[in-house]
Amino acid sequence: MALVAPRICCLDLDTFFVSVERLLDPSLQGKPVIVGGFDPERAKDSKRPLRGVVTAASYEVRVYGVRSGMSLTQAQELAPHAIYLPTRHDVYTPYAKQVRELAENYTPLTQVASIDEMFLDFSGCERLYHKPCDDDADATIERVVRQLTDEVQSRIGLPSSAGIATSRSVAKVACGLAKPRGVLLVQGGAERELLAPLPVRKFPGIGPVAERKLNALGLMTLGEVADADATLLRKVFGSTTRAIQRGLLGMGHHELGRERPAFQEYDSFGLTLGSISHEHTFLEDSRDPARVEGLLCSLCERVCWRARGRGVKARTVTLKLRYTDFQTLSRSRTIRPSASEFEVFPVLRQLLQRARTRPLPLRLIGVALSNLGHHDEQLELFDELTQVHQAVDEVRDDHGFDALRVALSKAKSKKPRRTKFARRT
DNA sequence: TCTGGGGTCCTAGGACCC
DNA sequence: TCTGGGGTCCTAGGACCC
Repeated sequence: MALVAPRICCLDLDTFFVSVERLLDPSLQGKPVIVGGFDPERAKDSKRPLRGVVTAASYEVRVYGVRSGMSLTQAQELAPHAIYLPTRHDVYTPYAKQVRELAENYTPLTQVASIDEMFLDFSGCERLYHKPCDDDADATIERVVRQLTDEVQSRIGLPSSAGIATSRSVAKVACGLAKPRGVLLVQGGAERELLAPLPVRKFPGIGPVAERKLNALGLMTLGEVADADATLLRKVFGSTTRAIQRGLLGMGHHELGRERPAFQEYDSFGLTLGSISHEHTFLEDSRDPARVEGLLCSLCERVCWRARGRGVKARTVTLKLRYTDFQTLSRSRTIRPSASEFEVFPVLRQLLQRARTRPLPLRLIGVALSNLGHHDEQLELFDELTQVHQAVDEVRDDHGFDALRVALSKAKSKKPRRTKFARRT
């Protein structure tokens, strides 16, 4: 059987959030920097430990064992001297967009996987890029990908790494091995050898739960999983066993978009049409109904505002609760398509009543809109509710979400008689 | 060392319809 | 009236990713 050529490239920005912060403040260069999800202003007043986690850690701070996903409390114990910065998604997004646009000049077949990661398919591009200096077609692709990462650095100022392989999964693993600022090409047929010594967790799709189960079966490395009996593995992976094992042998699908079902639709801002959600963990667990309802209201307004900004309405509303003992539950309901807090909030209140069966304090509240669809604004131009939303959204689009708070907590009917607004000072 | 926030996808049972 | 099977929607929960 002829070997498949490695033409799938995974491009990942190294410590992306930290790199952007350094672009904006060069004095952070070479220093231990941690970007984490917390509000320094609120944290200052709290005597409790911080509740956020590390979103991005510079290589200077990884030396001390700090990793992304780790709690900030733990990070502070390991690296008290590090510089802690809050996560600023809106600041990073334009940089991610620049990288995407640059990468799209290289091949028309690209897929965005996350804010700092994308896949490129170079199938059929070998002759287009070939130069006499290249030993073979693989060398051509490797050289072109190096040129891409160099260009991301020189034009945008961001360090990146890339992995090239015959499938998405292996390209992603290779990219991880290439970091920082590296490019690694895995030749067709060499996949198994590359993966075999790695811990099981390194393969995309194997998370903490599968890792625990595999380790309990005595399987510690990807090589051991590749060799394991499929009947045994079915206890861990169920129906995806065959796909995982084939992937480990380098026999995964050799085109983009096949290893995972089709990607969600992306709008012009690179956002998916799938769902919109917001959740918040209290600085201190609370059972105060006024606080709980106040947060629920604010989360509801946020998701509805974002849905209107995208011109979509939701058919499914979901409430998520996490109790102080970490028990997490969700309650959802199908509604007439809506992006109005005046319609969504009463539903959320009912869901809250239904879900709040334990007297324990709450740790987290979340709100999600899903089953999203585009709606026809023309039909609603003169609708009273639409006009209210337009007025509110105009202020918020100019001055940010927090510029206005809508007094919603008394909203019980679908269309309130009177709407009160309070402008924040 | 108690565990964020924004997502996607998958599974599974029950309701309902044909 | 009884029985069965397939398809689809709704709801809840969970794994995984960055």
